[in-house]
Amino acid sequence: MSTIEDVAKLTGLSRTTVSRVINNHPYVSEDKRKLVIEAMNKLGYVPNSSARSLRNQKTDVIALFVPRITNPFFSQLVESTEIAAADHGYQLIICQTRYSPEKELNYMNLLKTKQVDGVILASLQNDWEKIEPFLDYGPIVLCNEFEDRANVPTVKLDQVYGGYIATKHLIEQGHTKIAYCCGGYRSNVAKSREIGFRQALSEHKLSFDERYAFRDAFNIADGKRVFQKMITLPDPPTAVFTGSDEVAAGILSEARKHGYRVPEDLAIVGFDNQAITELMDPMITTVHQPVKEMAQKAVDIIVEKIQSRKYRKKEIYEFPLQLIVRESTVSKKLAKA
Amino acid sequence: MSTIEDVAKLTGLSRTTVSRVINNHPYVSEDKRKLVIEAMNKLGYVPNSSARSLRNQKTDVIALFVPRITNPFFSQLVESTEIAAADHGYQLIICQTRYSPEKELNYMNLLKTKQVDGVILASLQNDWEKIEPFLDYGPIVLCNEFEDRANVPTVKLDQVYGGYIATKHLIEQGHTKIAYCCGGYRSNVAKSREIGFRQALSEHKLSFDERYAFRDAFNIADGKRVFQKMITLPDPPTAVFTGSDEVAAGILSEARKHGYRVPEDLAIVGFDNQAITELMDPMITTVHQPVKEMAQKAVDIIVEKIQSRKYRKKEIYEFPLQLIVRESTVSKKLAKA
DNA sequence: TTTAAATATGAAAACGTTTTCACAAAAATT
DNA sequence: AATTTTTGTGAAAACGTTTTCATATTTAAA
Repeated sequence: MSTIEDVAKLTGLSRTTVSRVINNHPYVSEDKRKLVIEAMNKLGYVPNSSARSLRNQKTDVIALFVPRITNPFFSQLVESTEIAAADHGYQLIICQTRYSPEKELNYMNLLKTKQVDGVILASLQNDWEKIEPFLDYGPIVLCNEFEDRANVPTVKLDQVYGGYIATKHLIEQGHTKIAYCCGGYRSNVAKSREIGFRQALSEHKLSFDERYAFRDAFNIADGKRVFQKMITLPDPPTAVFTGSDEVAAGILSEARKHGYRVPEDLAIVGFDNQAITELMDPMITTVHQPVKEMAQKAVDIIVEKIQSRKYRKKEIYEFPLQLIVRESTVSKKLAKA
Repeated sequence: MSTIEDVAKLTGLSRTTVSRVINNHPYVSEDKRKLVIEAMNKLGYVPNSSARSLRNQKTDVIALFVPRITNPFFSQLVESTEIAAADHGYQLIICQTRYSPEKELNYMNLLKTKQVDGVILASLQNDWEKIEPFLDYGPIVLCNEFEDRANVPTVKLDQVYGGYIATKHLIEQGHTKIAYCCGGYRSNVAKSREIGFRQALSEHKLSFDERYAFRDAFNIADGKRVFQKMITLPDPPTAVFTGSDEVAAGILSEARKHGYRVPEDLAIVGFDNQAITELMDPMITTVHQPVKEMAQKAVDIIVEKIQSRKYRKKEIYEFPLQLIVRESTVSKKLAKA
């Protein structure tokens, strides 16, 4: 466990010169530079991160907040963010809030204690007023999730449009009884999708039926549960818009089990364009989200904000969504015709 | 950005006493303690992590190495590890090696630079000789992946047994032409499964057919590709053992597309017991891996080793695997009978 | 009472860097 | 040849903690 002092001693030089070599500063003669590098190799010396962080007042670490990493959308986001961060020389710390405001707030202390240089929030469980004060300690960037009151850079997707095109597509297939099945009361992502959903309905003179609304569906099991509930309704829907491909897959598998034909008896549209949409039979119509691009942008921005130290400003970067039509909404005969 | 010095000044006490309050040391009078806590709240003071790490020679951060986080097996592992680490007061840094030895080696420097207190390797891309020297700088624990030459604690699953029971099950269904389809030449996990696979074969006087062996299948697309290849063989297999549920699902979906009946024309067994196995039609027979327990144990151990500083010792902790029989290997009629 | 032990506090050193400042030598400009 | 500029180097301060040591006071034991 050698220190810079050991290298200095071995070379007969000062800590300063060794430090200059490490950091590629100018004004070090070629022979001393070589001497130092040699000594560093010999000792297996490598600078101590904590000391560096303390002195430089930065850690080169970013925290990424997600609710759960096993949600495929978020694991994709984590993967892309990690790669983008590494490209910028940053390490990524993963914070799983598990939808708990307390956990989220607790993890925010990473910023306060200066363990990370910045935070990317891909999930927001607290009122913004609780998060805001942490801006005193470093930049916060919203990614995917968003919030009107937040005066910070935000990278998001056009969720209203996503809800709109998916619903419009269902309406165009002739459906009038369309269920809405998303997750998250708090999330503005879900809220926006509902706005788009409602917009498509009203544009076609259809009204939103609260009996068809399920707002607590996140995963496969939820999808299954929702299907069970749906079919007990007096006048069950013939189509369902969902907030994730997992929920869609859950509904689809349960529908199949009950002898429902998809899309003939029930049309289903997912969200996220995960691998599973192409595995299911029928393949699931979904909305593609450019996760990689979004993650990349979020990292670019937080890196920039860490450097510029000016991050109390709202800047919105929005990426488009795209409907991917597959078999779960269009009967095969029609599709081929 | 207040420091301990600010708190000291505000209270008229010394840094020492403030530090004692922060760290719950004895011998601080109750009134001073209250005074300090009050001042800390007033200033919004919170101790600086870097300074603490430097002084305490520990960071309370662990690194977890995985090839790719989007692989559901690994995202499950990451989730469980993160939770277990948090329970112990540790933060988790995610390192995606993307199957690259260089990236892996590069990430190992986190240990050398003391940015993390220990490393959990759930993936191993380098020869152990390359990793071994890093033991000078902190504990390394193998988790899931393993290596004979590694003199470190290892938490693993009985992969030989996993390969064995899955294959035996296929043989018991009457299959004699069984394909082997796993990923990773380097990985001992894959090698062990192949040993179990061969063992089951030879116990039933069947011989391993190299033409039926595919050793580069990791994901859904690979599964699809393998199916295509398989059916072009002169005497194609009637069953296939795979190294992951994604590969199995890929094969299954492609088989369906080609009009193959599963399991009648082709029986398929997966590995991991991911959610997808219950979504596919037919549902996929698979091998359950106790990921959570394994992750938990790995964290327990690394935390212990960080404290005890004695970690150059081989200790093997092995968890059992379990065959989950579903429809992709047993025809429905038979299953109900 | 005297002495020993327990309690309470602070000054200063230490953790391992980077940077500021000072200064000297060499090179370039007058 | 005198002066300025560029190049090369080191001592010491700074980053913000925790801990060691010293010391003073209070309490308990003799």
